[in-house]
Amino acid sequence: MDRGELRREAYKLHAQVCSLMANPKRLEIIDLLSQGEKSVDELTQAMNIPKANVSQHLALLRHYNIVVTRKEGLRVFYRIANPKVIEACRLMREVTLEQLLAGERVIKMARPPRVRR
Amino acid sequence: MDRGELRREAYKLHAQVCSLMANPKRLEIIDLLSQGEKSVDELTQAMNIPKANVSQHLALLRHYNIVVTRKEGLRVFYRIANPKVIEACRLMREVTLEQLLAGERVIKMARPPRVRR
DNA sequence: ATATTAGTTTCGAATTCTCGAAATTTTTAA
DNA sequence: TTAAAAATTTCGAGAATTCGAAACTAATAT
Repeated sequence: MDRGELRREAYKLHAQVCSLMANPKRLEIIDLLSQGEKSVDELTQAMNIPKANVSQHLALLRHYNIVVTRKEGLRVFYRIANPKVIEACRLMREVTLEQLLAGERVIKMARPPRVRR
Repeated sequence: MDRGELRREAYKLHAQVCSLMANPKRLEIIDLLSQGEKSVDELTQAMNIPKANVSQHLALLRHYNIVVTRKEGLRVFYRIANPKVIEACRLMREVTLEQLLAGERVIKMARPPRVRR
């Protein structure tokens, strides 16, 4: 494997990890867990989607060690394993908000109506 | 539109912006541009892929204001518009490297679980 | 043992993403 | 005007992702 190959493989893995953030529900899970550990049920209730779907997303996050679990009786509690992910999500949220402002959609909505008198 | 709807829309947009990082070639572009502005040709040569493909990725990044352009004769120079993206990429690369170092299941980690095919 | 609760896994249809190929635009030079 | 170089756009086939539905496992209680 030459140097270019290795570099390409590294970017591929990097992209795979980044793709964990590229989904609204996983972002919501990361957000919820950044406030502290939660069971699958708690996440499911907060998100209002099928538990199986929550579990699917958690399996993905678990596989990349973004989250870790703690079992207590019937319940499984999840928490964020690496706070850098939270920070990266926060940065990207800021970028997103700035993107909205650049599109000036928000400004238009935020401007109060002009009242004639 | 109730509160939950708005929140969901916000996560959707957030995910769209994050998905810009979820591709090896775009990560490479971001990396190259983080070292300073470059023309499409320079990027193409550095990446060793078809120029049309580079241009397609750049169009996406442009659309979300992640990069901006400067035209000079025949050439178009691109640069990163928001340094927060660079920082987010750097954090995620660290997360990726920590993954590699953490487990000796490196080979398995290179392939995600079969959630679907 | 049976039931119940919490969570996971599998399957597959629908959707979305990627990238090669070809056509097109834009600018400069001959 | 024609040509060439740089970059972009469009189209579509193949690949990857998402998520509902259903089946499944694991722990606990009756």
